[in-house]
Amino acid sequence: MVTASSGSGRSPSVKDVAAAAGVSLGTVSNVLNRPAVVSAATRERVERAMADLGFVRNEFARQLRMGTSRTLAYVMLDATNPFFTDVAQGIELAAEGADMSVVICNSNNRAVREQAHLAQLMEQRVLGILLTPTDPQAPWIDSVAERGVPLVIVDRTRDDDRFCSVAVDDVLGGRLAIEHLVDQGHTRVAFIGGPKSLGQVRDRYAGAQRAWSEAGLPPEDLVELPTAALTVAEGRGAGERLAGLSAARRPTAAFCANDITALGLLQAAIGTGWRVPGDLAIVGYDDIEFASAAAVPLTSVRQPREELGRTAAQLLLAETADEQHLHQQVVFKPELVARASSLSTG
Amino acid sequence: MVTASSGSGRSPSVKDVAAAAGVSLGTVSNVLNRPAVVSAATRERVERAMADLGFVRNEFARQLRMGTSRTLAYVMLDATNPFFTDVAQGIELAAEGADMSVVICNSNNRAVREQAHLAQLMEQRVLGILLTPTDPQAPWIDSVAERGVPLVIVDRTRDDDRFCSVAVDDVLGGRLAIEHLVDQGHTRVAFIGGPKSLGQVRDRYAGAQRAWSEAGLPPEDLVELPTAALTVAEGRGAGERLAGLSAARRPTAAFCANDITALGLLQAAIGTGWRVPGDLAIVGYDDIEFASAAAVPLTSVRQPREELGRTAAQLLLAETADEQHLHQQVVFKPELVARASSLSTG
DNA sequence: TCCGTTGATTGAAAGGTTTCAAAATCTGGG
DNA sequence: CCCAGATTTTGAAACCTTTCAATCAACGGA
Repeated sequence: MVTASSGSGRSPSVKDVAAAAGVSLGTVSNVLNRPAVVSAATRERVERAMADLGFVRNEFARQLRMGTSRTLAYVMLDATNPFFTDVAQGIELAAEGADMSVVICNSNNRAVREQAHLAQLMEQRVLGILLTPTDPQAPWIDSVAERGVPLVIVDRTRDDDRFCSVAVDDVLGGRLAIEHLVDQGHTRVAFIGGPKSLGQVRDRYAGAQRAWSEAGLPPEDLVELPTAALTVAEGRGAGERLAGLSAARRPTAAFCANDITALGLLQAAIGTGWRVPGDLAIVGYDDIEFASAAAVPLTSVRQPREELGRTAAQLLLAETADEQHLHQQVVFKPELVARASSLSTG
Repeated sequence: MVTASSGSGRSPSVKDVAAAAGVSLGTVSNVLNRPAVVSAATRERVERAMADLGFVRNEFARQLRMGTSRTLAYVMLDATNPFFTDVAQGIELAAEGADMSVVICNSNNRAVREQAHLAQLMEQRVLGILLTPTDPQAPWIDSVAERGVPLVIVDRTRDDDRFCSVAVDDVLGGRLAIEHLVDQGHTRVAFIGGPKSLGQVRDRYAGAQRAWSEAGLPPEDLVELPTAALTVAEGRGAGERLAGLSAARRPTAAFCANDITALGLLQAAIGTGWRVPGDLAIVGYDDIEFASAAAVPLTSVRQPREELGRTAAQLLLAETADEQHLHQQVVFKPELVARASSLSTG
């Protein structure tokens, strides 16, 4: 009883099945695609033959003949970031509902990987592509569209309207965070995040500033602590910078552009012996799973991640279906999830 | 300047390119696959024609003709678990090195999804499959092998040796955790994890028990707190159960079967006002990124995640290459990463 | 018995690429 | 100027499936 690719080298084709069942090859195809049209007796015979031979339909030949695949692709920016895996989850659910399959690729934040994946996907004649780009303006994205492959931009936006896109209103998110902290009575707050080359960071800061000034508070009391990246280590570093300030100058609250950074800050704060939120209130952004699992559960701005993916997939499906299609820019509203890290216990 | 699938409906084929360049279709193919064999002048002409027409090679036709693809697949168990995304990362790196591409599928812990993905991948004639199965003994895994598609089991093992597999020695991992806690002077320790239907949990517990008895400690002082799953909430629940014990009976340390659970426990501990590690030392398992980012950096048993993926991919590639191939079971050794959560400050 | 119908099966074509033996073209030496 | 050999180019076959018009068989009604 050896593990063996039983028999010949080549895997059996419809022709082999037809021969084995004593029918024509067209009949086998009918069994596969329009079982109703073939008589019960022959159908049974053909199915038996398929099972015996271990027939597996050759997807390449099928697609070649049919001219179109039923596969969508999502090129994600960073597979290790829970945010994107949740988006992917939403995409998969929507695709499953429409009886499509999804292939997931990971550009890993590298433009060349993104390009390579896109090229490969075009060769694979995917029905459409969902993309979280390294750079939304990159020219190669346009060339996908020029080749007639529908593409939806996920979690980013572009200035023009050559594509559908779904994103979350980061300006509003920044506003929500600051409004919440102002509500809690804070009058000196740090904004921690960077680099400014990230549109997300820019927008969240812009929203924060706007809410701050609308609250009638002096601009210099919204202290910006720029970071080189949105990482745990940078968050920790920001915490140390805060600790270096005199008590009078030290903000009583911090809004981090990202939960990961906020977790770093929280770690530094607890390490320094500060009480959270007593000595320092913290608000993060993204509401990743670990935000609520932190030592002090983290207040955060939640983005509708799965819905983002679901909607993106639906837009893509709509675009593949409609010949005449108007590109839409969908913008979701984030919401603030208040938890212990920012709620004064009074 | 309208966004348009420029020109006709059908995308151009080699035949179109050949016509445009005034050469035969065989020559176009040569430009694509053996550029050295065609003269510089014609090559340049053909390439120009390709660019003008926006030619994209049809992967289906290509694979159909060639009979074999250059694609590996990884069917992962849970895309939202950082452990598996790191494994996937390792796989992608190895594949990239061998000039293969990888498609990632997600069974999301559901057997029917796993089956569906496997069936689809066989139809796609992937070169080989990497699988973290919902159940390593599932019969449909064997049927993949019977069809002659190489398959490597990732992060699980099987009793028989019909497949290559890569896994990490969980018994050793459990042993390392307990030896560390015993070294730190603990004589009453909790094991938190479950359900026992997970091989991982069983093995880690077994290793813990063995190390415990080898240290000459009485079995009843290794207290088992079973959980229904390895989640944050269950970890928190276990913490509450610990808090319910009298100080005399309460363990001074806990070994959690998983970092996620450990983070829940840590949260509960800090919430209760315990000092970590003073009142309760904690050791987790997996060393996920957030382990070191926790309020008290978490001691954890690290598995070589990327290497797991890399090795799995290499085994798969070896199996696809060798006609005669001996299946190997590779077992990696985990290592303990000691951090603040378990290091007595003496 | 013959015919029209319905239902089941067949056979050939098409889809885009690669391969490979054969044909065409070029090169340089005699 | 011709020929052998080297270099390029060509054309047809093959890969496997689906589609669809055409054929075949069976059956009931006249």
